[in-house]
Amino acid sequence: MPQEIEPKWQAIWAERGVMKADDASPKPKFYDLVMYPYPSGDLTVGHLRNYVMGDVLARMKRMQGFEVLHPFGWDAFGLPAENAAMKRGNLHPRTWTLENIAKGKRELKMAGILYDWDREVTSSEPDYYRWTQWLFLLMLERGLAYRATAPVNWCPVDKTVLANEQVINGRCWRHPDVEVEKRDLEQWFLKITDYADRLLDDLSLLDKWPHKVRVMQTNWIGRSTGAEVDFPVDGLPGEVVRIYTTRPDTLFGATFMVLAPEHPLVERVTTEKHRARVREYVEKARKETEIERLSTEREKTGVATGGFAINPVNGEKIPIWVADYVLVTYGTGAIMAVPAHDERDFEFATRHNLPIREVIAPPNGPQGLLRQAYLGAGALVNSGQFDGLDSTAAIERICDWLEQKGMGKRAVKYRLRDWLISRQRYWGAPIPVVYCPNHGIVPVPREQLPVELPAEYKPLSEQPDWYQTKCPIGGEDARRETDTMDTFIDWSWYFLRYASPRDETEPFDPELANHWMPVDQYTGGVEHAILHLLYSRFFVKVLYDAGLVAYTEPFMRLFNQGMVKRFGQVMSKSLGNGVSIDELAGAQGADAGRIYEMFIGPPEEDVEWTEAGLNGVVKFLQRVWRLVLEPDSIVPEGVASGAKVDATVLRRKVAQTVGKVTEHYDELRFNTAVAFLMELANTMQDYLQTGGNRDAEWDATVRTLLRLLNPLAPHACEEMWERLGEKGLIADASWPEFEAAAAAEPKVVLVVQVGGKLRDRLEVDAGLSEADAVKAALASEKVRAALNGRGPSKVIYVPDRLINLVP
RNA sequence: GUCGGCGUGGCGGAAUGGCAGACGCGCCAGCCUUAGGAGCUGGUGCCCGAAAGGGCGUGGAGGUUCAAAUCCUCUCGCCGACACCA
Repeated sequence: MPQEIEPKWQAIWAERGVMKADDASPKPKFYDLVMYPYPSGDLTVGHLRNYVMGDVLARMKRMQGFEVLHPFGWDAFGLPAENAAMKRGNLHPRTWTLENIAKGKRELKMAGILYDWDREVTSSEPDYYRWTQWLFLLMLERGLAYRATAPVNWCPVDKTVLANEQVINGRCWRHPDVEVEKRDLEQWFLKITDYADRLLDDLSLLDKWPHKVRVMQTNWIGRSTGAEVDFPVDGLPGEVVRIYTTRPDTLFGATFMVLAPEHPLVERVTTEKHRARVREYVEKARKETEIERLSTEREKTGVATGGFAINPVNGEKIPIWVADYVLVTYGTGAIMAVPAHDERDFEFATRHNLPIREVIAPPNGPQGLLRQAYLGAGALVNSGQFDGLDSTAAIERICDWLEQKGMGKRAVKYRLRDWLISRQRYWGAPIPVVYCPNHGIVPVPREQLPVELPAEYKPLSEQPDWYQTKCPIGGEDARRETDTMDTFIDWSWYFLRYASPRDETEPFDPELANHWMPVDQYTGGVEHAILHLLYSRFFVKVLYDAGLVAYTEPFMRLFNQGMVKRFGQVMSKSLGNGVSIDELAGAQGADAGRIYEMFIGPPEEDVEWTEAGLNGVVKFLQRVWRLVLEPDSIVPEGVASGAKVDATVLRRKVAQTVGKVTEHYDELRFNTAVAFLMELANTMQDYLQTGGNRDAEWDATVRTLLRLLNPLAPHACEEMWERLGEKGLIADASWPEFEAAAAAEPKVVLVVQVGGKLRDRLEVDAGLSEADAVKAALASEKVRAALNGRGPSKVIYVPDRLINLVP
């Protein structure tokens, strides 16, 4: 009857404040964080999976004597609220958001997940975004927030700009079928690139993060080393085309140059004869979408400018081209093309009949005519005084030489771009600055925060009553910034706010934040591998530099759970394949659902939700119920059968299970933890069925099983605990101690191999010496037969596991 | 294309150099039952065999090792990220 007992215990936990975190507790702290969700209002058992993981860990850690911080909140700004408001006419995004939050909260409670709700944060409420704005001002003060005009990504559906991280294959991250457009707009950026090296280097501190996420961040930052080299423009004294290359060793192989269509020098280097064609090409390139331009499938187009540059290493005159395969946003927006040793340049040269000169010889000597670009290392050829040098050494020598002559210098480049944070939306935190005709960009003074959103839902730029203001410095008429911030700014510090969620004087209390932080376990979807996780790392480093936090990385251990699918698709209400928490709680119960979510498969893998699987878990819970409360129903009337389990065997199994389950919960290997609990229940059943006594030791065993199972099935365990006559809550009970001595097996099965093939299994005393093991093995008929008279010439003995006799 | 991950019974999966298939689902046989979508017992990788027993087996091919699902090389398939970053 989960429908009766589950609400009962949920009420009791809430009333007793079971998961309240005490800032002043002397216990060691454990910060257990799950990514705060967008309150979309369609919570299914699929969304529940990572919250159950967090809850299991929180409940165990509490029982183990940790002061656990297990908070929850809402990423409440964002477009779905605006879309819902637009669709439903007079509905305000805030109303919609708060309704969904209430719904979500109810369902989480229904699933038995315990949070310290006193610390709940909602990013769209003024008492939160006031501090989001405060942190923006901090960035501004520290020179990390700036306005710039740049070609930015524009989503025509959401009618707002997007950060690079929010553009996926040239399409909007929220609309996989909508291509982003490029628009030249003046926008706010955060200088995350100033932190590129630290963001990269500190990844090495995150050894408890998934390898995959670290690789993705490394690639996203995309650090490369090389050189910037100036190529003087022929006939324009003083004018140079500066290029960036990672292969200074191939400088002598440059046979032409390429400028990006948007490169500022295009007009200058173009000759009259070529001007019309170049202009036409540049126009066309501008109009093309990112997807068209970035497609590697497409043949490389480009036009000659008629201008020439001088290769500084050999004085050679080489033509300057314009082509859209060179990006204005990376490096210097211009390249030297070395077709012999770069695939893209090779393709372009072949297509446009440009010369190809080999300057790096593969190990077996120069190839002469190249059929494809040679990208590897080798000896330099056709490279003047550098001939014969190995390419690796040549990079250094040529860089030295360039620096000496003042023609170039070593340089480091990143793929990472500054973070564009302006959004042309209503439902976000307003950027707290004022534009004054006399004082320019004026930050809103901190004591005037929050800059609250106007009550009416309408674009801010259409609300003069709101944006018309006075300059905070001179008092003259001024205009507020009407853009709001990317919601990933809200995301970048919410985990700090949980430390002092009602603080009215600062975003977070540094002392409390230093007490609880860093997060010990962070659980959430892999979709944030770059976005949120990179931005938050950046924020924390800035806060560290500002002396506000004492650590440089926010999340010590990260786990990405897999998604729950049904009928092969990710569960969702809109697809109609979702199982709601109400349905689950009303049928098999939240406890069964919780265990099933953990048992269904490896936590990091996507899994398929099936009724049959859920039923298996229901049976397990019922079996535990009977073992604990109705043991008579398990003892058969007739003869005892099954494996004989005596008190000693059971005692050992209990001790082993305590060790295994604790370890596997800690490592988030919940599927195997459940399997161990099932094994223990099976052994307990065998014990009863083969004549085991229900003595004091049995009573202790039952209580151990319940405590181990409690994090997974807390309602049922509380109920059984109470019915056993225990006074306090099992949630407050202590975690069973692992006793290694009790878990040790006195007898072990020793596998006997002959020449690596299994020939016999012997039950022997644990800790047998090698000599005795050999003796025992040779006493076996089967082993002697396999040896067939050939005495073992070699013995490999792995104590308590295996002996291998090699003939 | 580059990088990363994965590939094990009818199914979900377990085992990280040492007994392949824990645990669960499903299935088969039996018991119990007025009934069973309940409970209990036994069985269940494949092949040969009445059995005892034997052989084969972790996508495929090779290798290292006394010993490989696990490590290495190549290859096929699937998934994910990035995708003209010079």
